[in-house]
Amino acid sequence: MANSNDQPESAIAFQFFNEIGIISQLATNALESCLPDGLTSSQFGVLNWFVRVDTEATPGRLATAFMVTKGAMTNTLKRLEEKGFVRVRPDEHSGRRKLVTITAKGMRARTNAIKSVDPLLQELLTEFSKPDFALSLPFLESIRTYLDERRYR
Amino acid sequence: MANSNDQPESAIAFQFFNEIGIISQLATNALESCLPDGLTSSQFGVLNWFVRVDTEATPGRLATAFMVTKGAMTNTLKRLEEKGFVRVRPDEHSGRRKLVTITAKGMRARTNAIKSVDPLLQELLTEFSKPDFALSLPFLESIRTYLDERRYR
DNA sequence: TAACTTTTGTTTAAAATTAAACTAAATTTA
DNA sequence: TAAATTTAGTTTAATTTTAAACAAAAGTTA
Repeated sequence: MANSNDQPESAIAFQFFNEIGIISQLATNALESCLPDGLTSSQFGVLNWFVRVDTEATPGRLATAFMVTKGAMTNTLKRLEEKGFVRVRPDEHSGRRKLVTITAKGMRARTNAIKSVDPLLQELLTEFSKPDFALSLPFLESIRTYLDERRYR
Repeated sequence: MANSNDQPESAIAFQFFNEIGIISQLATNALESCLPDGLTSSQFGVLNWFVRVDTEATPGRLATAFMVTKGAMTNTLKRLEEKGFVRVRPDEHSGRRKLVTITAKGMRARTNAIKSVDPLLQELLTEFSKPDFALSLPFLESIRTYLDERRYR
């Protein structure tokens, strides 16, 4: 439905998602520009997940968490394993599952990565205040939950 | 710098960008799940750009606008041209530039795409109000501008 | 003007991702 | 229990993207 301004009613929501997409890309670029150890943002995401969410996971659980295909996660885990940042071992209770854990070396790489990214965030926090972020988060979280519950794919 | 909670000071900003990334992915998936004519979100983005920003552009300008490499834009424009949605012609004033415009067929495809996406946005607007979005936009825009001015790559 | 530098777009090779096919194992059902 | 179905992870082929090399044209400079 269009209003008299030739703008669809939903234009504001569209603009919102447009900003979100641009910020996401700019932030990913900024992140990757300062990640050490040749880490990609996908790889860093997995390492960080082991600190923030759980100490152990199957490849399938990680694929779901990051909303990528199983094949993509197979690839990411292979890269992390080559670098010695994760260990992948068979699940003793199930012959088709595998269990992935972060290694001590992976933990150090993750800590290092956090340290490398922190200056960017610190600089950001001279321009924007923590309450700015805190105030915006509840709305973002509710949008994320809404989309997540529907999962149009 | 860590505080007594073993949470870096910048954790809230980090969480913000994490939410942004997840929403971006969910929204892109939702968008692509309902785009007609085999349009990808990149292709739709270009068509939409011609309505929202300018009626004509060089491939390079589009690559910059979408923060992708020139090669990626060459590819996207080739797909759009195959579908007859854009026209690419040489620039009369410069032998190395090309000029891209959207065709009438491309305009119809874009209108159609907007129509296909609108129900999702309408449903979203039953759960979230337009003022919700309007209130969140200024902060998002200022973050986008901040990152854009720095462009860490 | 001739030589250089920069700019614009394409091409190439490599990497990341997807969808689908596949293998093996576990689970369900008949 | 045997057969069928589902689940978990890998592999394959195709697509998208990137970075770098490239070609052609334009602009700069000496």
